[in-house]
Amino acid sequence: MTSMTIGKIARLAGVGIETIRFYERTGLIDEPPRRESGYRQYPEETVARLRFIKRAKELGFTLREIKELLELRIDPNTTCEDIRHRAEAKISDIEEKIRTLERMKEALMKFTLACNGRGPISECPILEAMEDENNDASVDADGDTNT
Amino acid sequence: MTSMTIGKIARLAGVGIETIRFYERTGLIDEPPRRESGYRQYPEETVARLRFIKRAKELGFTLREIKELLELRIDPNTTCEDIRHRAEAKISDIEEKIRTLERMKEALMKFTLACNGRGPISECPILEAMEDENNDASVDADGDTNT
DNA sequence: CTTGACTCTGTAGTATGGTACGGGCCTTAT
DNA sequence: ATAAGGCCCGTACCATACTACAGAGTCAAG
Repeated sequence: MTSMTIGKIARLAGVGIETIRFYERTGLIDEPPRRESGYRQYPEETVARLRFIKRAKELGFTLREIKELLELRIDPNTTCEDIRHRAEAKISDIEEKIRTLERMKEALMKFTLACNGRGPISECPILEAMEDENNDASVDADGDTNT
Repeated sequence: MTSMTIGKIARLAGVGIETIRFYERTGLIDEPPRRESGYRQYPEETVARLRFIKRAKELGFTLREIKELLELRIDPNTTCEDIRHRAEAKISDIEEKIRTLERMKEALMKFTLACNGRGPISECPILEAMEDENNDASVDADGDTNT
């Protein structure tokens, strides 16, 4: 069986060495066996696991959620449906973020259209809109966007 | 002229006391004069400024960007156009984020549709898609979404 | 056998936007 | 006058996902 150093799996998976050690600390990947010298010796599967993490991150899952997915995956009682639920919940998360961003964009566009780009800032409708306490720039539906 | 304690302007502006001190530390609001006792004494305008910050945040500006807006606002050379450029740039930011989220959503939906919700996880198309190095879950156009 | 690349540990720092806490004065109302 | 609440400062902490660095040991090629 092949086993690789941390640098090698980092290269193969396309992540940094420090990232792998970080994932180990946070329990996303198992502690690998060590050589006598203390060097980590990774089995090939670790590369797949790192790639899984990377892909899940690209799909919008947080490391915490990815950890849960990985735990679900080894639990024999997990069904395909459980996984689908996670995916659907994440789709809802994403949709909510999109809606919030759309509301921000609409508000900004409204202000921007009102601004002809000329004149002093004392009359800038964009600044006025932000200063004015009585306009509906209230966009944060539930206070979670990106921050 | 009226002047208020930190607790009062916090209530009026709808932010926390600690937040105001944090904004002071980071230069978003000026250091106010103090009483003999050391108590901060805020002029009324500070409430408007805090509300401006709040609203700009809701529109998707970061504190750094808000600081820039506030600096632009006091610069006599700033034109309405400068402000409009900021707003337009922010609209572009937001659009980019939306696009990235849409791509994530599409990918997740594709996987989810392929999953009938039955069967063991060993055959779950969602997990398979994430494990497989050769599918196009590559969603991160430029690596900045929400993280 | 040497040298350069690699790996080890532990700690600290990055960015973002705050929040919390402790110990000690200050203010204000009763 | 006294008690409750407000405010002071400095520091540390929250989540998120890493990244950097120092100082020391290890490995492999030439």
